[in-house]
Amino acid sequence: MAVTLKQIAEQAGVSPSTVSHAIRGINPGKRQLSPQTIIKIRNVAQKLGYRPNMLAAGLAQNKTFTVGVLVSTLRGDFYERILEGITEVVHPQFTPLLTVHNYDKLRERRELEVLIGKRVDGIIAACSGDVENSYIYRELGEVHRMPLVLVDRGLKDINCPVVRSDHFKSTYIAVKELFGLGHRQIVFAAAGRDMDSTQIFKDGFTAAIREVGCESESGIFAKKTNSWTRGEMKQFASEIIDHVLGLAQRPTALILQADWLAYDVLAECQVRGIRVPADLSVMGMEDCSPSALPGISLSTIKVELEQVGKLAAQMLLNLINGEVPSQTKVLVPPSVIIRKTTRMLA
Amino acid sequence: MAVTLKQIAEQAGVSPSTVSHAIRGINPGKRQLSPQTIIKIRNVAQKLGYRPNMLAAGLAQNKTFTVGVLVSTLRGDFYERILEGITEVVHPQFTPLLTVHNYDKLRERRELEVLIGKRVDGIIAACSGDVENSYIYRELGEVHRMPLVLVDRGLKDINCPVVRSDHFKSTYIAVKELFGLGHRQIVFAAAGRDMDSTQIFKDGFTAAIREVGCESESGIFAKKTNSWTRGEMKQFASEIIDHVLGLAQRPTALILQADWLAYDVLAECQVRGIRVPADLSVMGMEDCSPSALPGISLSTIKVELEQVGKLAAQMLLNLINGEVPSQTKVLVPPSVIIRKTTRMLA
DNA sequence: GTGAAAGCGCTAACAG
DNA sequence: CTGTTAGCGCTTTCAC
Repeated sequence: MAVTLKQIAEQAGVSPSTVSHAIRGINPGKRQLSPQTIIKIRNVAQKLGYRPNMLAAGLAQNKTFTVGVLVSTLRGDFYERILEGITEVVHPQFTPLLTVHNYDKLRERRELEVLIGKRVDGIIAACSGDVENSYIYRELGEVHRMPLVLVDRGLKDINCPVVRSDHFKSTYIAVKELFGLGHRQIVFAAAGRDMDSTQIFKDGFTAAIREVGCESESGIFAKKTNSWTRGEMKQFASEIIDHVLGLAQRPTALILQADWLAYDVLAECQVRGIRVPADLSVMGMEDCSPSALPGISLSTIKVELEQVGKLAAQMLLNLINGEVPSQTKVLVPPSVIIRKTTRMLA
Repeated sequence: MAVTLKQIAEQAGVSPSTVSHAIRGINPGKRQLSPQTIIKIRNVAQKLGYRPNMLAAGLAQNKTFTVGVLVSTLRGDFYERILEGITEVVHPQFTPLLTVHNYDKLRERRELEVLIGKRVDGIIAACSGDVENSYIYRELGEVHRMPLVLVDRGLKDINCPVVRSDHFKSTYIAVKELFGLGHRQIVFAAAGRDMDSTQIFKDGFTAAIREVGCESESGIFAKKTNSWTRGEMKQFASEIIDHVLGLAQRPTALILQADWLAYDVLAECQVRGIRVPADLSVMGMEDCSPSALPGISLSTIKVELEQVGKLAAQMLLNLINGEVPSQTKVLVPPSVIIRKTTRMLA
């Protein structure tokens, strides 16, 4: 079918191993080739349109020049941004084999098995968070000795590098920023499918609120769901506003756990005649692409997703090269972005 | 290192070939195994945590259970949506090897070579559009006999299936819709890095305008660039409004080649005191995620990107199975979505 | 029903 | 400087 080393060897009148070395350059086999044979071999290869079969090479070297990437979903720009960071860092040495689990634990398992079967050189995974699948991640390291780094979410009992955004700091700096602007009554509306993350967000909020001494006039409004459809989001936005309006001490600032939720809250405010930021300052989280749009201009906490991807990829490459990671838990710091939905209090 | 067929064979006291058959089930090697040996072998495999090495299997069968996907970029939700369609269709039979060219023709070449080297079973590519690279796509089919389907953009002289959104129809139905709403003076603002696509958009616009007989009062305002930064976009939005305002016959409707451009146009309208849709109806193209946001509510032409991905993937699977495609050029039809930036003229 | 042997395309000692 | 020989881990005739 495709042209092989052997065919080139015959055409050029040399042995396969010579061809192998000539094609790959000097270093790999640390062999001295006469310039003429190199030229000759390369010419033949060129003429025949030879492309080395990396599968065969990999089989012989026990390498695949491929890294497995498992993400939760391709919807929205969250994993897309992480993915972008990853591809840029592993390129061109490795190419990513992309899998998606859609929060389905059976699929998560299966995809991981596929990656093992394909003998990827390492895996970067955003696990579904289902503890039932922990064992397979453990197996990855312990029985298959496959380099693994987790992104976005860690896994109890799994001792492997984790790169995630610093959620604690997100709410923490949001509160500090708002406090700096003069706000004293601040509400954090927590919502997410991932209870661990949500808890961290809450902790950051609480810690900051304590530090600035606003415990009595601030609070958390939470709801848990594991499917956020547009309708549910809108519904929750409405409930948040109800809550805010119902409070004895009317809050002056509202922090939402996600930009997309903030968009609905903004819409709800408009419907109810609440002026933003005059009556209420609103702050989102993540800095999704619409937030910068002139019509939205949402103040938010920017989560450095590309950076998460890049750092994770860099750690994986190090692991693949046999280096021991200096730190195993990496938190990438968020930053605050002030646009037009927050204001300084007089 | 990893556990192999041979080890299982030894542990189970049978030959490697028997293990191979037992693991894969009955069909593949059409061999009759006694139920007991099957059980015995599977148990051993289970106990040892055996995962077949698909590389080795692939080398023996000349298959990789992998498809190459080459996209232009991961930024924005355009390719992401196509990618989503692809992954869902090829799953779980194949897993996608993801590459990105970033409109760099050298990188495009290199990534394609990598995919060839990894002997993917087929390729779905959004080519950069650079004609200099045509030859490599040709080589793909002619010398490597690799199934190929192009998405989003075709390539002259390359005779392979192409799946793309029907750009002609996009502007065509936009005009028809607007005409139906009573608009007679319609402007289409064309802008894009890909001149071929832009031309098709223009053609669709012109054809529809002719049909409804509004040639004299309608027109096209075009600008070409190949890098659309936020600043340039904003600048162009401003120029578009200048143009619209400068026309003797003031247009009542404006069609933009991209939603993102429309967002800036909307913002510019606000700045200039042009009320949308009272003074001007605005229609975008693609239906990006922010368009549905309450604060934006952009009327637009929805491009079915997931569908493009799905159809492309389906065609590729057919090609891989040796089927001859019934049709080689597939155009997926867009649809109009009316939100709040367009109105019916009195 | 099961085993032996050849081979997929390459790399990596080991000789010369 | 170059050729020969073993594999890598699997599938697949062909024999028994």
